[in-house]
Amino acid sequence: MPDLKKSTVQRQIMESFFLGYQAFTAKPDEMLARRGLSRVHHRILFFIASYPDLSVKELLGYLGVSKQALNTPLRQLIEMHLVESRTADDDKRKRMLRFTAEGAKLEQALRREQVRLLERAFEHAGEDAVNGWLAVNQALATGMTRI
Amino acid sequence: MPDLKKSTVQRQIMESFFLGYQAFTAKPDEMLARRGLSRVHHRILFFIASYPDLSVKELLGYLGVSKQALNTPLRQLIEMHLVESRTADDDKRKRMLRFTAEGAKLEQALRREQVRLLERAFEHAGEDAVNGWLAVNQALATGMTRI
DNA sequence: AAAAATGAGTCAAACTACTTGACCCAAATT
DNA sequence: AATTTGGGTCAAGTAGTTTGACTCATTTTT
Repeated sequence: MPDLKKSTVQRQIMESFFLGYQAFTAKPDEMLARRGLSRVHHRILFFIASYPDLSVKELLGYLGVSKQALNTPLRQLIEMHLVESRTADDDKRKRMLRFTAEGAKLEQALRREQVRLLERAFEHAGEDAVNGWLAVNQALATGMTRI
Repeated sequence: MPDLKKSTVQRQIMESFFLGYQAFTAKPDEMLARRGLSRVHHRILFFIASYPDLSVKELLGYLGVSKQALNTPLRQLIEMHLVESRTADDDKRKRMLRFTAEGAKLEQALRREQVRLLERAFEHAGEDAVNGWLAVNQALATGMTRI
């Protein structure tokens, strides 16, 4: 266990977190760039994968951007036949977003590359390390909801 | 150890990595914003802290941006008396970048907040988890330099 | 000593991505 | 019937980035 009191140690830890996260997004970024897409498109694909048939408003909530900012990249995904927008049955104002077959394939390909990278790192670090890595990320992500 | 074959598990892991990293930068982003600064400025401060008296060219190498993109934020930091630019003794074309007292204080304050967050998460997850987290980040960051 | 290369900096044009504000339309809610 | 909501668009403004061209001082090469 490194000494968290030392500023050089602190910086090293922060740096490897940064570089690790950067490595994690590098491959998808490259694959998306080849199609003229970017980080935003990936995020859209991620949420559609996580919550199929989510509405535009829900998607906006997850992304935390203005609807004008979402407009262009989402329209591109629809025009490229990667995402489909269907009117909801219960409320005809809503549009449900889901993948086309091709869109699902792209999302899988992006995820596969990220998983591949994780697997390699996991294998290298060992099972216990993996569980620790997950636990700390979880703790950081949730803010450990203070009591 | 979660089953990395399941796509929902994969997405959850990716999500907590993303959210964890976001939480990690949220507090500094907020502190910087209060001074009219942003992520780029933080990265500049980080590298000056890691490599005191580094040259502009070296900084550009670390940041991976054009010198025109660096120009504005770096000038701002200098004008705000957070960073000092001194002519190098050995080569008078070079500018050595270092903190002013105030700049060092800001960098410390930003780092302190990030360390505080990490400490809380580390404490929550336990020592073994911390070592695992570090090991996996390290592996991801280095790409485990294939032999 | 002259010529070439380098480090730092600037100006300009183009592009991308984002914001807020003002609308429109159709459908749902009150 | 009036208001609100979900989705979409247009417009103007801002921020941040890029490439290209150029200056200046200094160092390196020839």
